[in-house]
Amino acid sequence: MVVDQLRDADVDRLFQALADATRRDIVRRVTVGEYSVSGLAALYDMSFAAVQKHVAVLERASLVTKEKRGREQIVRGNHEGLQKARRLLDEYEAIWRQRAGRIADILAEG
Amino acid sequence: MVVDQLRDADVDRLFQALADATRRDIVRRVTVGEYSVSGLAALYDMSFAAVQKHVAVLERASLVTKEKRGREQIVRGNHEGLQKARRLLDEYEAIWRQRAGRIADILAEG
DNA sequence: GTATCGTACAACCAAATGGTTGTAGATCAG
DNA sequence: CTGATCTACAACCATTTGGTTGTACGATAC
Repeated sequence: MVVDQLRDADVDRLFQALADATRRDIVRRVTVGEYSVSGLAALYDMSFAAVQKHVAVLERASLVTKEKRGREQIVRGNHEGLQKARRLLDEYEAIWRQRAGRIADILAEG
Repeated sequence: MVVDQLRDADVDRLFQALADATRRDIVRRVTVGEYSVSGLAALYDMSFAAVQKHVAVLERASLVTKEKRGREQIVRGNHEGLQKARRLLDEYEAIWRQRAGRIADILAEG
């Protein structure tokens, strides 16, 4: 079986991006306020380049946007990625509810 | 900054587990019905051992459970992991809503 | 009892990941 | 103009990941 292809790669990138504590922290911070990449880098015990890579991963996953302002690159939260992830998990939750419904039906008719 | 540690590793595992199309497909299937590991393996174009590893990753993330029945290992969906992931993303959504609230306040007072 | 089935697990491999340092180009401050 | 700052990106490295094959062992079928 080949699962879906095009869409799957996006979803992979999305959850992959969320699977790192530093990246999740970045997402929270830039949702509340604006940060430059170096402003973010100052917060963590790792190199600027490492943080830069994390931001790039988040950007490709649509969890964050970057906008050039002078020599700085301003990072902001991107609601799109988060909404997509939530919708995905909602679909899974719906499968659970269907299952619960079927079980209830069986109990009712039995 | 060190983000949180103990809890973070769990969350990492959870989203990491979701960041693979085959594993997401397994989650959907075993939520609807029961499958043995070899029953699952028959569905995908990869070795039994590969599927076995995917199931192990999902089990460690609390997205599925395994139960021995005779010589088979029955895999079922585990709601716990999904709920945890959804709650996590709900927290992020809450940050967006707080932000929207602050912006509305500023507009109202201005 | 013996062959088969389902599973576990080790060893191995290529590719991806998360980090580093170093270099170079814009932009800003003085 | 010059120097400092912010960013981009390449090269490199160790570890993890996702896959493979092979071996071993308990449970089942005949």
